[in-house]
Amino acid sequence: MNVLLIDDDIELSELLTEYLSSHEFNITACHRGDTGLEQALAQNYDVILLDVMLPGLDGFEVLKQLRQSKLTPVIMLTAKGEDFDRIFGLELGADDYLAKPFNHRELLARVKAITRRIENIQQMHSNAIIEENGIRLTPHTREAFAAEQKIELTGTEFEILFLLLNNQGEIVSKETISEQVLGRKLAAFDRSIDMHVSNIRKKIAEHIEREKIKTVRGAGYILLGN
Amino acid sequence: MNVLLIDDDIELSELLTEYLSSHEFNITACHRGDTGLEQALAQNYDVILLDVMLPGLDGFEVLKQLRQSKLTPVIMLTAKGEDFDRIFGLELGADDYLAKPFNHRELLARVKAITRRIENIQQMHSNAIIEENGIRLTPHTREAFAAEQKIELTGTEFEILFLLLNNQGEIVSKETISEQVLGRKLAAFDRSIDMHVSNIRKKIAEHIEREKIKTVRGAGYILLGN
DNA sequence: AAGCAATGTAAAGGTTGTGTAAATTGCTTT
DNA sequence: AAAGCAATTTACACAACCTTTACATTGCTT
Repeated sequence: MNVLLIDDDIELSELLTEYLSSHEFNITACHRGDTGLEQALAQNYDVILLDVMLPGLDGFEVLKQLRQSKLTPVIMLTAKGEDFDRIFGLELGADDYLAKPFNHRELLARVKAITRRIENIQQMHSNAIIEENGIRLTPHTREAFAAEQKIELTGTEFEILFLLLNNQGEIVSKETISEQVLGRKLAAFDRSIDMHVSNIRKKIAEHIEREKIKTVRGAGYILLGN
Repeated sequence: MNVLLIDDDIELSELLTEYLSSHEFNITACHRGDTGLEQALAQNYDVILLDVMLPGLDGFEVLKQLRQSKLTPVIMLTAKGEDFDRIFGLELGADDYLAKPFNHRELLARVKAITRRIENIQQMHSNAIIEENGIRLTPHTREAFAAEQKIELTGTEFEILFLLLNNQGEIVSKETISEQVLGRKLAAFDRSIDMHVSNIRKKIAEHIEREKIKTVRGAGYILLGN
């Protein structure tokens, strides 16, 4: 996975480069907004870490210009005390925010969350057929079958079921589902995943008797094996 | 385990460093609030021991600023006579408090309580399978088996059994269970752990004759070996 | 043996998380 | 604009769970 780091703090950049490299990421570092944007446009990075305060071109401007031609995921790094409302208000299409000073592990977790999403999406576009005990999904045509019977799923429903199927036998938390499928953090009182799961169950139940998706109270959902 | 000690009493710091080091902790000591905060942010410590009265930046301020980016567990050290209500009122997110002068063993116990909690949580998220004389737990699916038969445990029951299993053959006090599993200090007349244990026993007993969890009156519970 | 504190546990109580119908919002298509 | 569809929010019912209460029992001390 290739990461572009755009931050004028050279010391921090070196630290992060070392840290992320040790976790199997390839880091390229730029210390100016303008050169960073150039780099971001020239190559296809998997994730961009973008500081807000930058010489040459500020982070918002970099993001804005980048978005005119690329959808590369961006994590914004904001210096302590900068106005968060303003950042959120701008809604320029950053994928995540992290306030400085931040925990290295925290950053790693966020970067990983995004790269996992990318892997998931890539798999969605592959033409592999995922089949597991009565449920079959073909990502490239986005068709779903339960007990050989076709079921009509919406895009989100398909992706949730896909995620559960790919983690068959493991608990998948709502936080994970929200971040991987909906692309946002799970907010308090957000019931939309419950609804999607409810709808998926309903559609599966038309063809399969036994409950496939089990609720693990307080932890998430799990697709049962046989 | 790495411990950061922030205390301006140099003599005490040396004593504590020596003491904790002999119990397999790695100690870093700072004697000012500002440098201590810097250090706390720069590294990932497992526990921070934080004096309240400090030159540079007081303990509360250090904690407050630390919490903006890190969740490192903090034990506050308060000099005799300082206002405890105020401390509790501030609720800045300290994990524990200890009034000076304190017993070294007392401190060690608190530090260990916290580090054990960290280890426990890490283990809960691993996909190791814990098995011990007829009881098997798989944390990632949250499944429990007694004599190869599946038993349905609630989240809390699972965690208590997990804790007992991880300390198999050792007495685990109710205080420990309460702090590690329920995340709170054991209050007087709190019977809820008794209830959970009672329920766990009931579920195990459906498949295993011999009592597995033994009560040690006045001390806690112990998971028996063969 | 009496007395007391700790423990066992059934049952009741209260809280929180989840299921789902229905309404609303947001977006795309016509 | 209107219609259509998916996603989300709202609202309420329900179930699972944790805790408390109350009383029975056990084990230790005097």
